Amino acid sequence: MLTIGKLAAAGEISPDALRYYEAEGLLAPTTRTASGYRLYGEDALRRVRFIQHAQACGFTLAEIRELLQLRQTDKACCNDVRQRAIEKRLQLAAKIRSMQSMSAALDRLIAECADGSQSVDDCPIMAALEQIDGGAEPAR
Amino acid sequence: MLTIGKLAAAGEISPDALRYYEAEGLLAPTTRTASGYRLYGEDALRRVRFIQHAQACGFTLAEIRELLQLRQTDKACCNDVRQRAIEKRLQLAAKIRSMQSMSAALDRLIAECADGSQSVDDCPIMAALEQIDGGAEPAR
DNA sequence: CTTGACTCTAAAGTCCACTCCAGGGTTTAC
DNA sequence: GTAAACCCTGGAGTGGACTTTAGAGTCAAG
Repeated sequence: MLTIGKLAAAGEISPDALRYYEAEGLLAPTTRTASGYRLYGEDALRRVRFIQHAQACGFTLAEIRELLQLRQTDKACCNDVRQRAIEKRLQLAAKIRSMQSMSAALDRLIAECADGSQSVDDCPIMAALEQIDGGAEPAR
Repeated sequence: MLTIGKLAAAGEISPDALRYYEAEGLLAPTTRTASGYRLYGEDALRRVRFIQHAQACGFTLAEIRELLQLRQTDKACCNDVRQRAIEKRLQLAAKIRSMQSMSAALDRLIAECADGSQSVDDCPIMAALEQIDGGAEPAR
């Protein structure tokens, strides 16, 4: 059994974050000592890694909690998990496109101002940012 | 001279947002009526568009305030603006890469589970998320 | 036996860009 | 003249994932 500090060290996370996960319903200690210290079993580390990897895939903690709850649901099958992964991939694609169009807009601004020795008042970048047609599509 | 409501309508933004910009030092009304109503000049609309376009390029309001302050600084030249644009493009590129690796991680998980009829306990996605090597690099 | 490292709780703070609210005053249209 | 539509201020709320703080109890080593 691991105390919160040991689990935190093993998972490279702060004890505070672990307590936060508990409050969010993602990871409860197996038991407590008589004095109230949290004690975690071996699977806690696997759970911590699960959370970290899912976060690295773009899932929020609320979504991760849902993924974990699928395990409790008898009728849920792997397809439910797969569907959530596919949806998240779509969300990521949309965000990536949005940021790519921001980057492309910056590309155009930077190119417009290849020689940057003018004063800020004459800067083509500043001017372009005031134009109606300049810039990227709004981010969502 | 425009009241806050007129400017808001022209800029397709809420009056609350305009008051927020004022509090953040991005856009002050030209003057006020005797009763305290904000009155904006014509350049206010150009300023609103500047803010919106810069946001669409990924700049935060704090960064936009800095861009605007460059105009007040005598010694600042267009290169300063250009440098900020280049730096922002770098930041965007980093975020895009991070999200692309998230998406690629999801690709692998989804492929691993082409047939999703198993129970969640045997789901290859759930299993992979618990492995040390699974997942993408952490987002920053 | 004491010092220092660890743990506990509950609540508040952080960042960002707003939105929403209450409780007023003002202006415009009919 | 009155109702609707507008405007004002200050402050609280939102979401997300924590961190920080304060005050207090607990445990291991020397």
